[in-house]
Amino acid sequence: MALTVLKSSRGDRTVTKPPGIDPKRTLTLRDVSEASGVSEMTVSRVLRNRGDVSPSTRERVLEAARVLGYVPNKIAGGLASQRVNLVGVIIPSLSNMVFPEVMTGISEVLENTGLQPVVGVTNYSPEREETVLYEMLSWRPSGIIIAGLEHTQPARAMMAQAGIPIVEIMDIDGQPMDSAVGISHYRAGRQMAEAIVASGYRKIAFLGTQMAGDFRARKRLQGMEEALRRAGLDLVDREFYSGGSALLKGREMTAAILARNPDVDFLYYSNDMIGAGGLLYCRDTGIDVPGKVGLAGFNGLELLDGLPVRLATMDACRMEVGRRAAQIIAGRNASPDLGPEVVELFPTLQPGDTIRQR
Amino acid sequence: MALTVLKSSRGDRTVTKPPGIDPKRTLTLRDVSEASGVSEMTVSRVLRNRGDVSPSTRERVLEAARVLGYVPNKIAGGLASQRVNLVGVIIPSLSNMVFPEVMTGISEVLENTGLQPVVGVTNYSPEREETVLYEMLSWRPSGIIIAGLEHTQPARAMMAQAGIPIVEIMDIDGQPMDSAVGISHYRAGRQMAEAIVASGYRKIAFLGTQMAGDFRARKRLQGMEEALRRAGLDLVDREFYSGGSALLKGREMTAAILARNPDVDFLYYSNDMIGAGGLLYCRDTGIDVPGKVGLAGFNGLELLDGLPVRLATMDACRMEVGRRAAQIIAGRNASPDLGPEVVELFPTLQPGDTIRQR
DNA sequence: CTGAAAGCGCTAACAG
DNA sequence: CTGTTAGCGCTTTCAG
Repeated sequence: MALTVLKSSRGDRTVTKPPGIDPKRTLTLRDVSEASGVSEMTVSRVLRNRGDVSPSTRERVLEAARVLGYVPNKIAGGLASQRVNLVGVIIPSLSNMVFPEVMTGISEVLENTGLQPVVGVTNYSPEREETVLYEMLSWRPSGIIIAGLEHTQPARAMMAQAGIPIVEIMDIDGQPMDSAVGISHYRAGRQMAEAIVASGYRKIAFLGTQMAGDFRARKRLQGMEEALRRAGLDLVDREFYSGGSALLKGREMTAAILARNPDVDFLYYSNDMIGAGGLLYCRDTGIDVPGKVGLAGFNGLELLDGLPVRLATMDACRMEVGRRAAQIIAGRNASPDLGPEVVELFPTLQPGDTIRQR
Repeated sequence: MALTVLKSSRGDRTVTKPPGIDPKRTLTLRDVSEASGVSEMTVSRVLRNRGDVSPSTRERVLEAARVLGYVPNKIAGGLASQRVNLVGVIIPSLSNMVFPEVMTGISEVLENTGLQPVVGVTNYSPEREETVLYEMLSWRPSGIIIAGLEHTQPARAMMAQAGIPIVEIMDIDGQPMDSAVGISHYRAGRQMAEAIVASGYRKIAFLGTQMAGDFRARKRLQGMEEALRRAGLDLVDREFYSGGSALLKGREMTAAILARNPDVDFLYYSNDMIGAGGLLYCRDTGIDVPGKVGLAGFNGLELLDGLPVRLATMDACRMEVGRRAAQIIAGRNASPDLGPEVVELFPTLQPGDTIRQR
């Protein structure tokens, strides 16, 4: 890229954009300095609100920057100050509904801290996660918020080396690297199973995602199986899917399960969306909910409020997870001597119309 | 919600690391250079696959980098090379379903170009958009993809100054700054209205979002009104909402409209989600769809496939919009002499079960 | 094929 | 309150 160096003609300091500046070149602090007749350092101070600057110089600088349309170069700033106000957020998906809500919580908290979230998406692939993490870390962010506790060995090594706060979110069934905020999905599955059994259901089937990388859904399933076992029960059937419209898949899987097992009396879905599909299927085919079958999902999606019958579900505390994670990063960023913090959140079981609360 | 904070007692995470290096400092090219006995410059070449390097040195460097766990510093790299492989993507919301799909299209194309998307969310606020844009530009990205054609004056100025390709997406009813990819929402509204009228409906009501910043929904409404006017018709009623569960709001608004106007025969929703809510309401209250009322939404969401009756809708070409926009940025990035490009996409009207296709 | 020198644009750390 | 001096960690450029 060809750059033109502008020799400063110390005589004229007009506020209007000096002619002769290569229009391809992007403005620098120096341009603002020359236009305002204030040293680069002071310009820098004004633009960052750092240190005391007299109101008059301040005004001049601001005016010059505004007129020129100067936008600071954070690449240079970051290199010089050795600090970058970025927080890497690494999540499996954006289409899952859950993660945008987590993002909302994160943004909300970060907004007033000078920190800025940057999202990376892994599509539930550990290798992709590794790549995304590497890319993120190469920007030297102030912290990382990453979904889940399961990561490849190189990913762990990178995070350990990075020397920044790491917050693993959504899950606490496992050993966090540093800090963590989440719920126990294992326990969530158990708790739902217990409530289902306590409500008198006995023939329970599971419907969920196929995704190998969705450890949390798997933990919920394990928790449920464990609880059923203790109650002397077993899952009657299970059905998995991947890809496609979740609502539609919910219908299809429900049809399949019900066709195979006409006597099933409860369907546990690994997420609310397929649960909603199942509910719609039941309504359409005249299967009484909850008279004939009870239904439960997971996540406590707002969407459920619009459904004709309320599924049982469990709130995964999504926004709160985001908030707490962001608070940890922001706190550690402000006081580097703070230690790791593990926060367990407790989801509330929403019985909907199918579960009898004890 | 009761939360417990567990202070982790293991503040002593041991990290094996080469002795003598300050553990707080992050690794530099120089560390790799020393560990491998190769000059920094050559190390840099190896790590970037630039220029010819003998296989043997190459091996040594790679090995050293791997063992140390070196992660390049893109801040420094970007400053030195005056190029940053980032593409800023500025969208109104992540919870809208539409934008994650656009992102998918963008990521897909960018994946093989060495460029990386960075998302910023404006919440449909022009001021917020301005801020987000400023932040983005301060990272000196290789391009900007931004939703909509309406921006504040300062935002326009910043983009004009930036000297990078700008692609405005989703909408082409207006004057693009540089490049643009999208559909005509005005025409989409008109087209839907024409189809509705052609199907014999006469008493049409509109249900949509309140959001002042949602220019595209407004354009669709205007297009619809225009088409109705030409057919000698007028909207019978309209209802707006903001916030809350879209599905639920769809139900409520539908109830309100139907209560006020028992003879309405068609409901046009500004998006599929509230349309789905309306559909569920009709089903629950025994209102025959499409016998009594016809329904149409907008977006062509996958979700609709799972509904008991198919609304009419219109595909906004979301993924394609993302792909094309990314292609333009990638192309301009590779060949800087390429000019602006405006791509109009044509949404297909999906008649669903309520519209008679001509 | 490899290396040395000279910055990229900004800010930390000191003087005044 | 304001200015000067050194870099930050990398890549460009130009010599070997």
